[in-house]
Amino acid sequence: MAVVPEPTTSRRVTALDVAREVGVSRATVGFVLNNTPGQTIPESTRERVLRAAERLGYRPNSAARALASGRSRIILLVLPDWPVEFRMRDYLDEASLVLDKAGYSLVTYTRHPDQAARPLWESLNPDLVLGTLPFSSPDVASMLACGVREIYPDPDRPDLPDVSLAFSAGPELQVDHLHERGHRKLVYAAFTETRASSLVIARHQAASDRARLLGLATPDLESVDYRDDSPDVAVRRWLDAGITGVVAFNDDVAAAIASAAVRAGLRMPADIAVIGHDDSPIATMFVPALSTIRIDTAALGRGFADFVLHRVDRRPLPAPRTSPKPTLVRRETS
Amino acid sequence: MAVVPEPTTSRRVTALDVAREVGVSRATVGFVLNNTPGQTIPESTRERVLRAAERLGYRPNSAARALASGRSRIILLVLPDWPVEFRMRDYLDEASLVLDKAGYSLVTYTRHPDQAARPLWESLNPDLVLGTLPFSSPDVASMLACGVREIYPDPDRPDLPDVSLAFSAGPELQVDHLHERGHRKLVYAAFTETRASSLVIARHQAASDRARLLGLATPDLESVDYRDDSPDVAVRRWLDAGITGVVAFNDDVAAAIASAAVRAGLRMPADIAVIGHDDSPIATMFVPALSTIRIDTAALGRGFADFVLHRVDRRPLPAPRTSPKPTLVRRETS
DNA sequence: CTGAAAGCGCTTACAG
DNA sequence: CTGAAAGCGCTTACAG
Repeated sequence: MAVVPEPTTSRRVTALDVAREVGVSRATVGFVLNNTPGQTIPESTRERVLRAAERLGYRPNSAARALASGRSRIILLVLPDWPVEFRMRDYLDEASLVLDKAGYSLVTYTRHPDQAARPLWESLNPDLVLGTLPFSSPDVASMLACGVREIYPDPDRPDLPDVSLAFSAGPELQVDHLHERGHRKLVYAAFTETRASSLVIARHQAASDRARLLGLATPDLESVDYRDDSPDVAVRRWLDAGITGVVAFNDDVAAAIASAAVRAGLRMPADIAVIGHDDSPIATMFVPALSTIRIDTAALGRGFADFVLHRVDRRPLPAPRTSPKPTLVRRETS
Repeated sequence: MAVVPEPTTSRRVTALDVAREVGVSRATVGFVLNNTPGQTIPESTRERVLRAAERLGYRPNSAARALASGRSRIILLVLPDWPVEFRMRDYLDEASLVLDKAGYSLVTYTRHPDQAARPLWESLNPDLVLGTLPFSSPDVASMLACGVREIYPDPDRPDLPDVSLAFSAGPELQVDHLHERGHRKLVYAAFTETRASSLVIARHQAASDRARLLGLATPDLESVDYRDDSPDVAVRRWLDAGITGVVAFNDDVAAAIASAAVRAGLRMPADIAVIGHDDSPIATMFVPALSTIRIDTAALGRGFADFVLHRVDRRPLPAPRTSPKPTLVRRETS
């Protein structure tokens, strides 16, 4: 267990303290602690430095390190304004872990809705800023002025791979399942507030491609708002149009649709089938329980971290990884 | 709109650049940009500095500032591992805004479940770390070693006010409402994973105090897990014990209970009444729609920010603020 | 009213 | 193999 060093003098332990303790120079301490390549430190010295640092409870001052090296080793992920995926937590946990091993810290951040507060990249000096949507040009200018050297998505390099949760296997599985259950006319449903998000667009696209492959009509992207009667209106309209299968962007959307179906006295899946995405708590709590897709968020998080390390450390991207396979969780609405 | 300065040389603009542009010293630039008290800068100089900084797109290097001043102006809020309140977003948005005006940035952070990654306070050097639960002593030691000067909750100062979302008016309103509807035996329900959290304990306490005041028996704190049949078991047991009113920690818990009630063929509120807390989306989507409590999270967020500024800047705490009043949203389960 | 200068704690060529 | 030294871009007493 860590012992608080010298509780009387609250001065922080610096590399100089460690150097003096061991009897080497400040630079040598830095070399062993940072594993600086190209330096050949005798094993005994290395050992003594490591032990002294441990004993004194030395923690490098990250501000000093950032100032001297020009790199903060902070990765900033800007999250969208709307409620984020239920599974995002696992995803970020896993990504943090991989990045941490490489010496980077992942900070997530949701901007104030009316952008009133200064953006976090001004006070954090991150090496890389990632967003789920392209940044506005004032934002990009602000990042550049703050010394951010890597921005993603990069307006100048639209070719970069997408590393969000927008992988296509989930939507494909949703469509496959409804098709298999005999549904021929489908619709893709999202919430109004998120319908323009890249994630919704990407998933709808994947579902559409799959439908076409199966010889079905392209499912329209329709948006509803759970706070008004738009789900009820939509369900009625869909039934009139002969649509019997609803591919929902996530479980919350599925719940809003299923909710309207219950209120309309419809039976699921006999009258209408609904399938969500993410396997979040609401899917099991809802009555009837919602069919959904479970995805391997941890694997996706690792993929995200690999991408980040590629950008900041020029590490090679791991071989075209086989996307983790999502699994169908069939419950009562399909 | 910001103009990216000198796109050819990617060197960042520094205070020295601004000083040279205006023809003053580097120190003067700092004085006007920081509004340093005790310095009397002629209005004309001030104007010129401000304009030059704007024109050149100057952003102070936060690492250099932190190193020189010994303060990072970063506030780190450590969030619990379990899914956080739906309303937390508004709360944090508002708090960020207030803190930003005072020159501080709020960073939120959820630790990796198995604490495998280095904690974020090591790379951020925050001035203040706040948690929703007391920190372990290794954590506290680590923060101290990293130069964190303020920690909350503070093991040495247990007298400090609670600034979390644990204010008592919500639970009181829940109890009042069920009492008014004729329920005499109540239970307090939470999810198993969060039952030990300070927020659950505080809200249960508030509900208990209120029940006692009304002459009711103290509601037990019972925990359920939506992933198994524990809600079904609990509901049956409660009915056998003559309990007809369920005070749920939040709307998710309320949904899990209501879900079990529907499966058991019970009618709400005739057989059993359930009231949630937070007015989250699930409360309106669930069938039947859940009664709940709506709280003024923005006001709470401001209170949080005031508390933070009291700690880091020694600002006086605003007068004992009258807690914002929560409102009852009665729907179909009570 | 303003500037010269020391110092924050690191990293990183560069010399030995 | 190791150390002396410059420098990162600020803040902050201190002198004028």
